[in-house]
Amino acid sequence: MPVTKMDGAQFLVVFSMCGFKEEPVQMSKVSQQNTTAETNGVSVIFTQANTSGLQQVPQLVPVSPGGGGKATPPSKQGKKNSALDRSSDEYRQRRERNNMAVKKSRLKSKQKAQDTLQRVNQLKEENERLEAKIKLLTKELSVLKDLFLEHAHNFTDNVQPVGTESTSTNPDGAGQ
Amino acid sequence: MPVTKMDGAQFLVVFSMCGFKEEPVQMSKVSQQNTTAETNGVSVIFTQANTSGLQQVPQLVPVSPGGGGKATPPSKQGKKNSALDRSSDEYRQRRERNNMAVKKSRLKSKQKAQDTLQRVNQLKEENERLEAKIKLLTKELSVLKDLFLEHAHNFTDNVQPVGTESTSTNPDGAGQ
DNA sequence: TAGAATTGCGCAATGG
DNA sequence: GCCATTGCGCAATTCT
Repeated sequence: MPVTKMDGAQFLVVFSMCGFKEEPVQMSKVSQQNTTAETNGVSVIFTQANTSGLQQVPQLVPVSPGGGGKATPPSKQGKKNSALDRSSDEYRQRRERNNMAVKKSRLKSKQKAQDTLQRVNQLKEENERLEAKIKLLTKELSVLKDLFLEHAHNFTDNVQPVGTESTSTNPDGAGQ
Repeated sequence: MPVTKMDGAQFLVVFSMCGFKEEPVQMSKVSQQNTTAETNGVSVIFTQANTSGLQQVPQLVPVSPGGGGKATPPSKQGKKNSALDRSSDEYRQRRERNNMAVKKSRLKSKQKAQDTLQRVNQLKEENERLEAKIKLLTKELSVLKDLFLEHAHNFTDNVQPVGTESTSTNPDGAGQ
């Protein structure tokens, strides 16, 4: 399935397959303006917020639900905070890397699930093969046993009554 | 795959495999708004923003970009819009229901994956059982055959005229 | 402590 | 219209 988008919307998708690390070459720039729409959205929001008269308040966002004490801690703009500042490059890069990792991880997960399904099929086939072999061996064994019974006297009496031919019936259920 | 798009949307997909230096074609425009994530991001932002104390005006979210015919079409607050109005009850209820469905679906999915893994184990055990049985049957057969060979003369020398029989030695190529 | 990998979660598009 | 799926990004956690 495809994806979808919206009317008139322009979409840009960047798949960076290889380098997970540095790759995002200059994503900074990209994201700067867009890339992930979120940034976009964010910027929009920010803009609006500012427009509302709010200054840089939106900087640190209290992401955590319950009441994360993390966000909006003291009030320093140290390196630490830059990581929480949604408008910072560091934040953006961090998100970008995580998004890649997430994609990678999910892909891996799907692959594994698929492999497992395949494994099931392999095992099923193997099972059928084994069952067939068992069937064959069982039959073979049965024939041999019958043969034995048929000529049992040859072994016990050392042969003679040749003409008798006892019952060839298979008295015992050699089969399992 | 990945992305998608919709009506009239313009889509740009850039695959940066490793050494490609694609240029962010006018990302500026691209990101107008959109894509899932973006929209997502936007909404999230709104929420969080609010949390931050910012009073946003989340009303109608500019989901579709400039030309979006769907969102923010004319300017009526008909039922149609209520669905897009992130602050509307209908929207909220819809989201709520979907979130439930998503959870349910994911749970189901996980359950299935787990069942598959279990299936693999069952099959493995079954396989071992079968292999063991084959081993046993094979051995049994081997013993019987040896026994036959050991007394082969009984069949060939001592016994014979018996109807037709003797020939039945070696029933078949024990092979599989 | 940093960064990658996972995981739970919500949103939106789409399938049925 | 509704529920089920699916891709996606965010953030919290866990793993390295």
